[in-house]
Amino acid sequence: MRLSQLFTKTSKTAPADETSKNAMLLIQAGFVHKEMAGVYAYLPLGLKVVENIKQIVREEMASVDSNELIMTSLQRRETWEKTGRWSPEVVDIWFKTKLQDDTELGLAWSHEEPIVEMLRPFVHSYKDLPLSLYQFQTKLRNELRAKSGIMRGREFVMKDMYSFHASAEDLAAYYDKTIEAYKRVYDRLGIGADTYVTFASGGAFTKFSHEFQTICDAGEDVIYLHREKNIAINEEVIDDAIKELGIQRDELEQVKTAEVGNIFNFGASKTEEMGLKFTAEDGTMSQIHMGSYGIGVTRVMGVIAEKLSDERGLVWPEAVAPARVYLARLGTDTEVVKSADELYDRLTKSGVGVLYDDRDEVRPGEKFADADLMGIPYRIVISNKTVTSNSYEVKHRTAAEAEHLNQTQLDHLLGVEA
RNA sequence: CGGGGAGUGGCGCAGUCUGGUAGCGCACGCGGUUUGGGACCGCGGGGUCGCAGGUUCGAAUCCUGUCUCCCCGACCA
Repeated sequence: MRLSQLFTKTSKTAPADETSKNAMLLIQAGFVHKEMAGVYAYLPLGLKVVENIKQIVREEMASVDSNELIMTSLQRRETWEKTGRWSPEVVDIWFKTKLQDDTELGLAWSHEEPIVEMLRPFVHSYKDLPLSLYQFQTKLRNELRAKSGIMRGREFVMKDMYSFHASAEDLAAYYDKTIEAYKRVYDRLGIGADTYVTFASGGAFTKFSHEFQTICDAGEDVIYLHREKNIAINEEVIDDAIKELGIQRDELEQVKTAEVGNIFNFGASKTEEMGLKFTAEDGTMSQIHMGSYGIGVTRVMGVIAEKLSDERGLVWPEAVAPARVYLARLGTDTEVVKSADELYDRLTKSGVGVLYDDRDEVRPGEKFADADLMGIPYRIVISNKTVTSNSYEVKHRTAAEAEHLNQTQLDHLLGVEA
């Protein structure tokens, strides 16, 4: 991507009406645009980050044999009435609307009920189970108060996965497998070391559900942590959990966290309410066991922005950065332009994402400042100096000094095949 | 929904108390000098002060209502 073609601009100043770090940086760097409180548009650079996160999640969901689909944002009232969750007393974050003939509709805040309904024509036999499906969907929730930038919006992207099983044992095994897949997701996103599988309030079937909580000052949750035993407990279930686990409260450290994922064992309660059953091997009608697994994609993006940024701006891990390389061309001398254009083409063809700062009118200092603000992992400078010395000036976003590499060394650094 | 703060060119702000029809920096356009950590000089375009009423000869400024944004709280399947 050439910066001369990018319509967004960075700003010298952070927006005055934002106080959360993720919103300030993402807006200042031109990654997102706030449409209204809790509602953000994802601009080209921001969308790259979202897509990179989604790709990692996709790969890990594939590792637990889940298939991707996409359900609808408009939902039927009747579907939700089956479990009583159409009622505003039960679910207070509904956005609702009407067709022109006055038929009431709901705007998707979750797809738990609709997916059970959707499976009715497909799941009849034990041979159809187990089954796991997931999607990336924009969830719409009429929150009383949006806050913390993109970390708590009224409109946000969520990966939601649902699994269906012939037995509680099979669901339990899959649930455990999913926990491992989720851990790999957060590791790959660069926040694994600070992310804990946390006991949280359960449901109809199990004593606890599990949340994935990442240590983050901008988070809304408080958990109690035992680092050596790797135990984490949401404060909302602290008393029960201590009893259950046989540990003392004073062994635990209290930390502020953001919930980046949640997995939930419904048992057979949801499918029973919805009337979805299957015929077992012995010919009897049996209950389907269901699990629900979420990852807040855009919230994770906010958490990464919060945790990994510094005084100069964003600092993306390579796996999610909008590009791996920020190629800064200094000046417009023919040889410099030629060298920079060639490197851009070569890296791009090798599959290295490059943000090419080919702007003629922008001075060096501004290019460096933008590279830092945007948080691109590697900055490569092409100038008269580098053309003369036949080298590339390379600096990692987190490094203090640049180093000069020849082409072989650069290719090695970026993993480019010669 | 309760409490607090704030709405003035694209962005950041001053002006409001002590009414006299709008100013600064950045950004933008043109010309010139510059060119390795957000350059400099000159010229120029762009807002009627969130919105609606009211008071007044006259309102960004005073009064009333209303909308929006941020923060704290409540809420969070």
